[in-house]
Amino acid sequence: MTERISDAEHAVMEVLWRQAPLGAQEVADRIDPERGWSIRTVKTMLSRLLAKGALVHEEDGRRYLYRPAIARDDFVARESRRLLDRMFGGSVSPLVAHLAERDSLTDEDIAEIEALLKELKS
Amino acid sequence: MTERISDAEHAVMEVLWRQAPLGAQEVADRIDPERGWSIRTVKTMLSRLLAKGALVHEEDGRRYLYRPAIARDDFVARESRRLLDRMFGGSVSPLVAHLAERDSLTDEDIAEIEALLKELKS
DNA sequence: GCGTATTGACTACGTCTGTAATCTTGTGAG
DNA sequence: CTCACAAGATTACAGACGTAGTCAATACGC
Repeated sequence: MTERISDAEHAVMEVLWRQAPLGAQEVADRIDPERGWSIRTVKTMLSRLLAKGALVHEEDGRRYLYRPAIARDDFVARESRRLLDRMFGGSVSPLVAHLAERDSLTDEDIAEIEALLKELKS
Repeated sequence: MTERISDAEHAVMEVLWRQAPLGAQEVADRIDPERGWSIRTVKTMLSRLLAKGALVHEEDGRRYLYRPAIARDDFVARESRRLLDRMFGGSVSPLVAHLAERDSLTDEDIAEIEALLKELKS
C-alpha cells in the first residue's frame, strides 16, 4: 500500500478503477492500444501490483479476477501531495500561481475554481 | 533537455537553481544533510545531469563550476503538466476540486487563490 | 621536490522498471 | 483419450536510479 506505483503499473490501475473485477485478458483488451503492450506485459504488471498490495484477486475457475485494493482518490492524493511538496513547498497557491503564469489556466478553469471556492466558503 | 530528471538529480538542481555557478564540493555542502550523501554521490549526479543537458559547466582552474541549463520554471511546468495529464485529464480545476475535498486547502490558500484569480481577470 | 588531499573520469552494483519469453498445468475440441 | 492452447508462475534482460568506490592527474603545504 505504501509502495510506489510506476507509470506502466498506473495504466493497469486506471483500467481497473474504471471497471472491476476483470480477468487478465480483459484488462489487456482495455489498455490503450497506443502502448502496444503484449498480454505478457499486462500479466507482469498485474503480478507486480498484487505483490505491492495495490490489487487483490479472487479465483474464477482457472483464472483470476483482479480488483483494486486502493482507492483512486487516495492514489491521486498521494501523487498530488508529492508534486506539491517537491515543487511548491507543500502549499497549493504557488501551484495555481505557476499555472496562471504559464497560461495553463483556461477561462473555464478560472470560472470553475471560483465556483469551487465560493462553495467552500459557504 | 527532454530527458527526465530523477528525484535525486532534482535535489542537485534545486541547489544550483538557488545559487550558481558552484563547484562540486560547494554543491555537496548545500545538499540537505538529511540525505546523507557522500561527495561521490553528488559528483555522480552532476555528471548525469551534464550528460542529460540539464547542466553546463565551465572550467575554473582544476575544477568545474556548474550551472543550470534549464529554467526551474520550465521544469516545474513540465512536472505539473505531467501530473495534470496523468491524474486529472489535463485540466486544472479537477485538481483544485480534489485538493479541496481532501482538506488540503488551507484558508490561507483559499484567500491567496482568490486574490490570484481576481488579478487574472483584471 | 615530495607526499597528500582534491578533482574529475570511470567503474560498480543492487533494485526498480519496461517489456517480454518460457515453463507448467489444466481444459476443451475432436 | 489426446493434444494444442490459455492461465498463472517463474525467469530474463537491458536501461535508469541510488549510492558509492577506484584511478589518474595535479596543486598546495612544507
